[in-house]
Amino acid sequence: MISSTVENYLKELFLLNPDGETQIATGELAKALSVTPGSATSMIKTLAQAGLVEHRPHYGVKLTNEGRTLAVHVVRRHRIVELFLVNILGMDWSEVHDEAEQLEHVVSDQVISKMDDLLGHPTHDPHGDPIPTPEGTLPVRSLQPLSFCKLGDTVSIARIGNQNTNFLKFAEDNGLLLGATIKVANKNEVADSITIISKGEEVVLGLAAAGRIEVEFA
Amino acid sequence: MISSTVENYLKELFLLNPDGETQIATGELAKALSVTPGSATSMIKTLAQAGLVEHRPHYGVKLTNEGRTLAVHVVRRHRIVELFLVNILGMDWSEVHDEAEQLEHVVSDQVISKMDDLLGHPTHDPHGDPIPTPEGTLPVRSLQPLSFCKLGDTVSIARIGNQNTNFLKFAEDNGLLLGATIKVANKNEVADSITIISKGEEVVLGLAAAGRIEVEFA
DNA sequence: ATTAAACTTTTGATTAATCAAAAGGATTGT
DNA sequence: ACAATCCTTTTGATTAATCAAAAGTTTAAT
Repeated sequence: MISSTVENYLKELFLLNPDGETQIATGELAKALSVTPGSATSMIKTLAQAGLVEHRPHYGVKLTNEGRTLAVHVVRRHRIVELFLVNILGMDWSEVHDEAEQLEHVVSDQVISKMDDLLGHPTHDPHGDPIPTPEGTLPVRSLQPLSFCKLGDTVSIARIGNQNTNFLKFAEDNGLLLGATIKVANKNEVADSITIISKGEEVVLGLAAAGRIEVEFA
Repeated sequence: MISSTVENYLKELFLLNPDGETQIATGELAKALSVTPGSATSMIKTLAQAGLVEHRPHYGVKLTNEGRTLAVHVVRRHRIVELFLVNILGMDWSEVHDEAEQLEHVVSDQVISKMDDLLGHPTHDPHGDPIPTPEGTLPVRSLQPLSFCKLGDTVSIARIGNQNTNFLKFAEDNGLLLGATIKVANKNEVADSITIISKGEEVVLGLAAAGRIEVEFA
């Protein structure tokens, strides 16, 4: 049996590097998982032994095809569960991440498939992240961070790349929801801020925060 | 954090002795959990340390009030999840037990509460087992095993006390569903069998199997 | 080219859960 | 009363995952 811990390492490697091209540093992985670098090293060795990652000591780690397949399935389970919690159980999108974090390791493929049916085979989760198919392929969109937009751009919100509860509450309170159309009213590189019009109201964001909101031209 | 393992020990102690009156033998608990007696002893010591059980060495073990409260909540989660899997996701009652066995340890109270709402605050799960309230009380019914019924008794099925998939499939195939009305057509203590009429058809059961089906007089 | 800084790996310990097998109580029959 | 039997408990080992801190590498700067 594959443990939750192993699933979390694989999933994190995938999220840090969805294209599977670059080597991920041990320290970066350790930080993402909130473990010490030494713990990450020893788990990486275990995963390499099992053929799930390729490890070049002192340089980094990368999923193998087998590891990537497992990781993508964990991500699929996570995102279907999130959407399910929001759309069927009526939970708030700001509170479903941690719940899904637990459930992703125990729900069976059968349950995921039933949830998928009930949800109508969605392609994206409540945060705008793509849901891998059962075969492991991911829909691709070309998005850009809101922070890259120029004054006057009118765009629609396609993804919120920050799972933090408070951030999501803030986004919700200010109408920054998936599909919402917004317009860039001001941008100040020096002050590190961007102002947008959302539902007729002005909202000011730091560029770091705006970088976690991804948009597409409407 | 309370581990799944601890939850399973507590739950099993509750299921073996719902009234909380008798001492459970280490060996009985070990068998129910499929662990060696030595493992059970050492966990029992841990639980006693934590104040969740009372342990009289060489005599047995019993839940404390605190342990019982935790156990009842695990049982509530298990049964709500089972009903949810059957009624909302459309799974077969014969396949939901193992799934619920996993989910009971990770679903939050909030999710359970949402499922409970969606299900309309049910009092019994798909096997006829009572669902504890959030406060930890259990509805009580007075049922008797089908094996105790006499020739000519007409009763309705209220509980199937056997979670085995094949047994449940058999029950389903023969119309032995919750609420079904059946009549005892024959009973033979020597041959250890009982014959009932279900949906006009005769069904023969061994008395051991009939003992796991509980009924109430209609 | 050498050294400092930054990172990674190794080492040694710890915790939870388990097992197999040895040792220790309790029960029952004669 | 005393084995024989049947449990239960103890002991010693193992596995997965982790941490803290020591040791080793790589990189980058002077």
